[in-house]
Amino acid sequence: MPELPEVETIARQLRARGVEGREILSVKINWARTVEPLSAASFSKQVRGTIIDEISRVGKWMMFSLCSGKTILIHLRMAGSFSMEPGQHDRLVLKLSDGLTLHYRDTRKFGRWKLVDDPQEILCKLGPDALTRNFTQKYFRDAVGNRHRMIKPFILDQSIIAGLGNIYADEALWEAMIHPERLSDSLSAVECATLFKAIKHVLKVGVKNRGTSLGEGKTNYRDVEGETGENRAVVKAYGRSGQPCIRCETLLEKRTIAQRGTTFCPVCQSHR
DNA sequence: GAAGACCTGCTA
DNA sequence: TAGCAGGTCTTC
Repeated sequence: MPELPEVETIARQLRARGVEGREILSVKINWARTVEPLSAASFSKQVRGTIIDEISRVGKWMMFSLCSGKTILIHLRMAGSFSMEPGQHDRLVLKLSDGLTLHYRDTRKFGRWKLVDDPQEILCKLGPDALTRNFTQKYFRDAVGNRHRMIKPFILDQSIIAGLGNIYADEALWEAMIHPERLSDSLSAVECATLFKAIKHVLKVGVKNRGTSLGEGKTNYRDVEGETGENRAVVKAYGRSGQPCIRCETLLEKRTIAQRGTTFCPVCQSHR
């Protein structure tokens, strides 16, 4: 579930809660695969007693930079979240100095915590983060033009752009009025520029709204404070199949594209 | 490209 | 009860 806006929201809230600067007093690992390939014992031993200097984000990865020089890279995958309160699906719990306890919750157990010497070991596989200046219109135009690949899976590919997931990819394509099955190298210069702006736009709005949650269930996104975020109210495509397109009133269609559910307007999202 | 694997919970 | 879910990795 968590895509760039959700991870950014969580990182900001962890900073606001004062997690930076605290020492990790103890680590409790309830699902050992969370920290693989390390063992729970090895992970705990290397992390205990260090201070979390800084919390940051690149794409969908969250980073805890430790004073030991190591970095914890956290990927929330489909259902990871953080809370200051204990919960049913806590897979890893950090007791921090001055009485703060950080609960990492993950119903589906897909999320991973990687302890590395250098974050580049992992981040080098990513394209530019979609909300940084490194993700430029020229970079996007060149990448799009050099590949002969459907545009939906193309913009979901983290090695090309880091941060988009299924919700914001559908939103960006709807916003740019581009059919998800279009081939990347068929996009005109204008379409390319429009899509570039749409990607930045939907992600910025998502951050401003503190993320998108589709419902109240325990597999749905929650921020650190247990809130759902307000972006659902402005979603135009994702999860709206069978409902009228806000632009042209055609009923939105859902189709599986590259193994991902994809909702789009069959009329105003241009085929060519 | 596609399909299966990793997991649990919700919805139809 | 089957099918689906915001993600990514491995193996055809």
